[in-house]
Amino acid sequence: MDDAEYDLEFFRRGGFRRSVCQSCGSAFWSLSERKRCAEEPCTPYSFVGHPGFAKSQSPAEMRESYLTFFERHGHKRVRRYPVVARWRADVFFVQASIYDFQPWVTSGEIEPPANPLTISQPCVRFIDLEEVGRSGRHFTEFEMMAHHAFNRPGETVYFKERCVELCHELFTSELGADPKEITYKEEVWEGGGNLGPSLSVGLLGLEVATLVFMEYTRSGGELRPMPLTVVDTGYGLERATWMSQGTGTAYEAVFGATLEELLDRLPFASAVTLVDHARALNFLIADGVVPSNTQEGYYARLLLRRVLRVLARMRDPPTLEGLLDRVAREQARDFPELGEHRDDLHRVVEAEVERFDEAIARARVQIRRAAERIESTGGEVGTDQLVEWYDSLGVTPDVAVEELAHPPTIPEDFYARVAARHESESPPEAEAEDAHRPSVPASVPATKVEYYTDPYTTDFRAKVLFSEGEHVVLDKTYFYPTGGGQITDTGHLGDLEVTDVSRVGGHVLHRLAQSSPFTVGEAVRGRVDEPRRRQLMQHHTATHLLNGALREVLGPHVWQAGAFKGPDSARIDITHFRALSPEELARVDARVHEIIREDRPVRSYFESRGEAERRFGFTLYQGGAVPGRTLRIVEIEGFDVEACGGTHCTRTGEVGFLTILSTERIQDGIVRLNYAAGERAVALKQEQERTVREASRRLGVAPDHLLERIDRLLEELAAKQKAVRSGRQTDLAGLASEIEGESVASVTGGVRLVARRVTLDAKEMQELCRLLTREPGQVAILATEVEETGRVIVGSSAPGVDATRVLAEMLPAFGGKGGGNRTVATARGEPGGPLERALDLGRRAVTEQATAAVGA
RNA sequence: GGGCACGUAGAUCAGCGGAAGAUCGCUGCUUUCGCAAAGCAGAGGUCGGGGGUUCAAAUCCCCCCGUGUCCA
Repeated sequence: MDDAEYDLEFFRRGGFRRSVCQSCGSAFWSLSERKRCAEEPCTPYSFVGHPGFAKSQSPAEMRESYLTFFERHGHKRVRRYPVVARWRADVFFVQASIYDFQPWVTSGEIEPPANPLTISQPCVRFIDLEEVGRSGRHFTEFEMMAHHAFNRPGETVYFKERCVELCHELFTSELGADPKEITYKEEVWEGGGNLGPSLSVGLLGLEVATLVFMEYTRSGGELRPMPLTVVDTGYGLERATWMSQGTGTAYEAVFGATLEELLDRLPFASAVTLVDHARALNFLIADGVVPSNTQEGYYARLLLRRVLRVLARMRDPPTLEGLLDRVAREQARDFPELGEHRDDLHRVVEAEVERFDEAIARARVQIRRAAERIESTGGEVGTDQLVEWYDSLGVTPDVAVEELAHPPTIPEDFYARVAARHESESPPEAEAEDAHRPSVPASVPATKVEYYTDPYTTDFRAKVLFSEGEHVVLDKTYFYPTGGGQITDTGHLGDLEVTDVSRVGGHVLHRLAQSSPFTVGEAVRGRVDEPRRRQLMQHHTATHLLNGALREVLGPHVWQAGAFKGPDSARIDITHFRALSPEELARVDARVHEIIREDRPVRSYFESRGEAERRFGFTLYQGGAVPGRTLRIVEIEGFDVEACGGTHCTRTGEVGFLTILSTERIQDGIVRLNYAAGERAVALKQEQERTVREASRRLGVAPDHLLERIDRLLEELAAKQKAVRSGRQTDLAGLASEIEGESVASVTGGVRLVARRVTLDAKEMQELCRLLTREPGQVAILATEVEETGRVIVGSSAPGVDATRVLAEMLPAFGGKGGGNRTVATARGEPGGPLERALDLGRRAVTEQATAAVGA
């Protein structure tokens, strides 16, 4: 990055000088003559015991100081976003305040909620999990205070100069830091394909802020200016509070009473871990994360289990729920939403604790058995084995060694070894973009979307604005493009079939079944497939009905984790910690139909994002956060409100009827419901009823006796099968005694031999062989032919006769391949192989062996 | 989304190429006024599903389904 990028008027006018840190080699700006930048490790912490700010402040006071400072300087305060970044596919959690505005705002696609704005955004980071409690400054959940400005070309709000000026004024005149102790270290920030210069703000050893100026896009090796430049700042609330108090670590400054209560029963790092993880868990669960074994749920599980492990080693431990509640009471002063729905959170946590206990109990048994196996064969349990157990059973090494008689020492780098096991894994593949769509020139005006203003009109006239290949853009359309889990409308433009509709930027692209004959400016008639659309609307409104009812019945931890609305059926995935019981399903079903019968109005309207969030909260974003300064709100009066771009019925009565077809746990923590609504539901119901009636007719019973009848038939069937099996057993036993009575030849040494052909299948032949050699001193050679292929079995209970050796003598005669052990051997031959000759050879072999045995 | 482990009797698991087992539970009998307990006898298995290799597969290989766990 060019030095000029950092050469600010503000620095020059203010008398700052540029130096190079003798320790880290970075250039930095400061008002004093100094050799090193004011950041650790170049400068050690010097504010501990000597606070760097004028006034000691609590986190709440510090947050308020910060936000009001920026409000006074023209910024609008914005409410926090959820810590779960549901509007982005690339990350699970909000790890910085700018995440709230990526990618929609930073790409210029939508307006920011305010410009410039200030926010204190709770963030969650797992990369430094091991540092929590140790470093004195790392947190799993922390607040990033920030002021952001988004500059469109020709509409600059502010950029570097004003940003640094505000920052400097905040630290000096507002918070009272000594201007001479502040250094602005030059750095380069890069992320998500964008980059720009940044300044790291150091004070008395601590990095107190980072000022990032997103300016360029990297494409290939070249840097190009971004269409929208962004001021992205980050001020750690916890660090600022720490700086103001000068405590030994940031934890004491932030955690307060809860931490102190734990300290007399736990080492410092463990106590910090408990409070830290509890704070993060309260945010995660309140924002709709249900612990699970995949995705964001896994991180909630990870934290929860870490807490449980600490609690397990604690004298007189509080319950997990108790700990979470204690911490939540403090958090709720700043975030009242964390104080709500505690009962629901308890149920979520309780289910998870049960799972953990089960997993560990199961694992302990397995470890004990495995250890016994290893040690009984003279081996020893090594550290690799401990890693293996942690990886596959989830048992930490300290717990694993409790099950071992001769435990190995647990290596210091245990978790590094675990990580090493996962290193060779391939990174996830990037999804292929749909390359078939043409790019519509920006000069084409945006399509006016009419399906929102009137979801019932399906026949309309419009003007062609763009036509290329199979794709057509109109000046307005009633065709709904795929989105929000609702699939595309189909229909006709003129006489041509519309097979797919998609939205690209402001344009709605209609894809035709063939090349578009339309010319720009031409008027066309559009007809949306009306029954299909009506069905999609019924399914979409039904989805909201179900979601609302599920949240009522199961609790507010339920979030929509995905949804699909097709013309024939629909499905919704929800976060929930166990499979739904039939009773729960019945209650959900009953509640949905209650709302349908009440025929409540379903209102769809646009509202500003801020206003909508204020009125309804972040549960609006059930389908993931949606772009736009205004949100489209779908409100089922007094029941359910969601930000949703779909087409909906205008009264719940239009949904008519809903039937839940099936439920399944698609993964730990996520339950899927498949259902149908409206006309389709009626059709399915009729089909089911027909099936029941037909089943009744075929079985000749009334429908209400159907189940009894089926049970009886199954019982009878099982009895019959059993009778057949035991009948065959008796037959074989009979055959065996028959054979023994007729064709036993005594050979030398008291060995009794049976050698003959039979007509049995392989299994039966084996069984007969077993019966014929039950008594000691017997040899049986049986041969059969299946589709002209000979099968031979030799059984021997005579000590001197080896079944495999007998068989080996016989093999050449019928081209057989086979083998076995001393007591039983089997073989299959070539098609047409002479079995009689083989039997002769078998008899001779038995005689020879028996004779030899007597001789010996 | 990926790695690893695990699916055998109602439950917990053993067996890991040559005739499906143990313990608990269940049923019956013996004993007891009765219960518990003990002893004896017995029922209960498509060895998760589907392909393949082999003379022979619960066992080896592949695919799928389910469960657990670690990691992103």
